[in-house]
Amino acid sequence: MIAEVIVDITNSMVDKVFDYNALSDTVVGQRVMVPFGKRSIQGFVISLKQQSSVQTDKLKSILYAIDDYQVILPEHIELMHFMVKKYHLRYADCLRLFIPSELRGDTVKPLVKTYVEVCVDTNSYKKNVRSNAKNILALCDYLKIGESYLKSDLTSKFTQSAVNKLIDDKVLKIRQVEQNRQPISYAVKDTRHNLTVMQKNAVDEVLKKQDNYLLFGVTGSGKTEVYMSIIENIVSQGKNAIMLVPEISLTPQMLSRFRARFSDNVAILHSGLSAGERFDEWRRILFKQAKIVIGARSAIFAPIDNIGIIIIDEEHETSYISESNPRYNTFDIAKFRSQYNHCSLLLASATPDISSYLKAQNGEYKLLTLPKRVNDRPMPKIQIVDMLSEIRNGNTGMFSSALLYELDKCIKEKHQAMLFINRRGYSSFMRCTNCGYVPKCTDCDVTLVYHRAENKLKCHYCGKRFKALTVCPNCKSTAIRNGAVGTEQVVAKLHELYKDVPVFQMDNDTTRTKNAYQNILSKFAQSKPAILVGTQMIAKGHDFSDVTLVGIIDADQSLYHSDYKSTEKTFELITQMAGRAGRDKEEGKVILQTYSPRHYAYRYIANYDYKNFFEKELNIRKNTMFPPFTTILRLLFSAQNEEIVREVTKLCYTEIKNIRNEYLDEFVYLDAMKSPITKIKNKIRYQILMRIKHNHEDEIIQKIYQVCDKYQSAKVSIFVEINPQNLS
DNA sequence: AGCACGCCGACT
DNA sequence: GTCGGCGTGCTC
Repeated sequence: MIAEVIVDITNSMVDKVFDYNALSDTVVGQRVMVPFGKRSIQGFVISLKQQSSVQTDKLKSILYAIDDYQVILPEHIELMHFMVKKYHLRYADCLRLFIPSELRGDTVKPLVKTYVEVCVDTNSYKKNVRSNAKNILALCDYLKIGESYLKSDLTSKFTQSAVNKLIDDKVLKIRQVEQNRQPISYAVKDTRHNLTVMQKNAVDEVLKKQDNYLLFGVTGSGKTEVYMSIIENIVSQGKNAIMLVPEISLTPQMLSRFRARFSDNVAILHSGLSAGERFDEWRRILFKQAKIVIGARSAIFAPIDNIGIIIIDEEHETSYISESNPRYNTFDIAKFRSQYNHCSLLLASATPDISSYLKAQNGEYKLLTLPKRVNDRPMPKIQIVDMLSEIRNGNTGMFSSALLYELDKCIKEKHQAMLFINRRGYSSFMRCTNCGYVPKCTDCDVTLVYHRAENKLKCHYCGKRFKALTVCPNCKSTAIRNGAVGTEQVVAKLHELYKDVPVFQMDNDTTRTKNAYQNILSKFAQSKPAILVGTQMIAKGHDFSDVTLVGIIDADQSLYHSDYKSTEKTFELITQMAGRAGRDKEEGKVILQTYSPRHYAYRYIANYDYKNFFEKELNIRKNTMFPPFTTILRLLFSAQNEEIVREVTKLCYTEIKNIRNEYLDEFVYLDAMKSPITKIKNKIRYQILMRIKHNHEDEIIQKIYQVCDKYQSAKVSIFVEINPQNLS
C-alpha cells in the first residue's frame, strides 16, 4: 500500500502530498515518522492507495507510527481539503489546528498519579514497629486494609520515609494510574428554570428539523437556558454537541452552569488552559469520554463525531474570525461540519451581525426570536446626552450633569454603576469640538484616520489622502481635537468625586495576570455601592443583579472608528452594555454621552430598534457597496527589500487588472498602494485592495490565489485576506 | 524548514 | 592553494 503523507513543516515549498510505502498497519489519520531528504520528520497519513505516480525507486517507506490511534478523524481530512481550497492555506497549518500543540513534540505526557494500596493488615504489622516511630504508627492507624490512597496525600500528611518504609515492607503496593487533568470543577448546583413559551418554541424549532438557525434574543432573554435544553435533548439521543463562546475566560458563570447540569460530559477547550489540561480535555473528546465540547473559536475543530448540534453564542463577535496565520472563518467550518454530520447549526445574538440577519431575511438561516427578557423585566431606559450642549452650558468635564445626577442617586441608594469608555483608539480620528463634525472619506463614507507622521488624514479602504483639519469645514471653528479619554482619567475623576466609594478599573492594563479579571469582578460583586470602569470587556455577558446605572462616557469613540462596520459595532456594544443594567428587581438606566446626538445609530439604540437600524445600515452598505453586498479582498506583500516588493506588487496588480477586465461588472474597486503601516519587523509592506461582488466571487478568488502562487517566493511573502477586520 | 551543492573572497 | 560566505534547489 502507498500512503499519502503531509509532512509537518509549514512552508509552502514542501506543503504538498508525498507518497510513501505504507506499513502493514498504517491507517488514515495516523501520525507517522518518515524519512525526508536527509532527516526524519513527523507527518500525517491523509490517504491510502494502491498505486503511486512517483517512480518506484524514489519511494521511501514510513519508519514507524507515532501514536497507536488515529489522531485525525476522516471528517477532518475532508475539512482540511475544504480549508486549503477556500482559504489558500497550507495542509500542515490546517492539520496543526486539529490537534493540540502539545501533541507535537511529545512534550506533554498523560498525567500519571501514583496510588498505594494497603495489602497487609496494619494492626498486626504495627506490633513489629518500634514505639518511637511516631509517623509510622500514625500512618498505620490511618490506613485501612484494601483501601487505596494517593501517595502524595500520605507523604504530605505523614512523611516520605514512613510511606517508603511501608512500601519496602510490602504493606503498601504501588499502583500507577493515568488520570485526566480536569480544568474546572465548579461547585454550583444546577438551577433549572422552566422554559418560557418563547424559549420552548425556539428549542422545539431547532430540534424539529436539521437547518441553520439564527436566534435573535434580547439581552437577558435566557439564551443559555435554550442552549442547555437543546443540548440535553441531543445528548439523550446519543449524539454529541459543540458550543462556541467568544472568549471562554469571560464567561465562567456559563461554564459552571453547564458543568452543574452535564458534569463530566462537558469538555472545555480554550487558550487559558495549561498545556496539560488542554491535552487531556482533547483526549477525553477523542476517546469519546465527553459528549459536549464548550470552547472558544478553535473548539470548532474538536475531534468529536456524531455531532447533533453546533451552537455559536454571541455570533456577532469578531473573535470568530481568525485574523492571523491560518486565517479562517468559524462559520464556514461550522457549516461544513453541520452538513457533514447532518445536524443543525444555531447562531445566537442579541445584536446579530448585519450579514447574518440579512441571511435570515433571505431564508438562508431560519430566524427565531426571543423579544422579551425572562420574568418580563423591562429593558433599561437609554437617555442620550448631548455633550456639545454641556460644553455650551459651561460643563467641559467628562461627566455630563445628567450622568452626575444619576451617579449620585445610584450611590445614595447603595446600588452599583458601570461606566464604559471605549479606548481602543490606536488609530485616532479628528473631531470638531464645536459642532461635532468628523471628517470622512468622500468616496467610501468611512472615518478618516489621522497619521501623525505625515500629518495627513487617510482612508484605509481606498488609500485616498486628505489634508489634516485645522479649520472645521462645517462651522469654521478651529477647536479641532483628536484625543481620546482613557479609563485611568475616569477612575481618577471618580476618586476625586466619591472618596469613599470603591472604584474598580478593568481594561487591558489591569487584567494582565491570570486571575486579575475574576478578582476584580468578584470584588465588585461584593461591594455596594461600587463603580466599575472599563473598556469593552465589561460589556459582555455579566450578570450583576445590583447594577442600576450604566454610563457610556464617549459613545462616539467606536462610532468614528475608521471602519465601515463601526456604526454596527457601536450599536452592538452599546446594546450589550445597556443590557448589564436592571437585570434584577431594580429598574436600570443608561446614560449615553455623545457629541453627535443626532446620529441615526443612537436614535435606534435608544429604542432598542434593531430591525430599523438594520434596514438603515443595510441601505448604506448597499449604496457604498461594502459588505455584505461585496467582499473586501486585500493582498499584503512584504519583504526586506523595498524594490522587490514594489516590483512584485506591480506585477500582481497588472495580472489582477486582467482578471478585472474578464469580470468587469464584478469589481467595485481595485487599487495598489503602500500598506497603512508601511513597515513591520523591518519588512516593507505593500497592498492591493479590492471589493468584488458575490456573483463570481469564488472563481475570482481562486484566480487571485493562482496569481499569488506565481509570485510568492522566499523573498516576497503574499497574504490574501478576505474581509479583514482591520486594515493596518 | 533544513540540508547539500556550488561558485567567489581572504587566510594559516 | 583551502576555508567558508550564503544564493539556489530539492525533499516521495
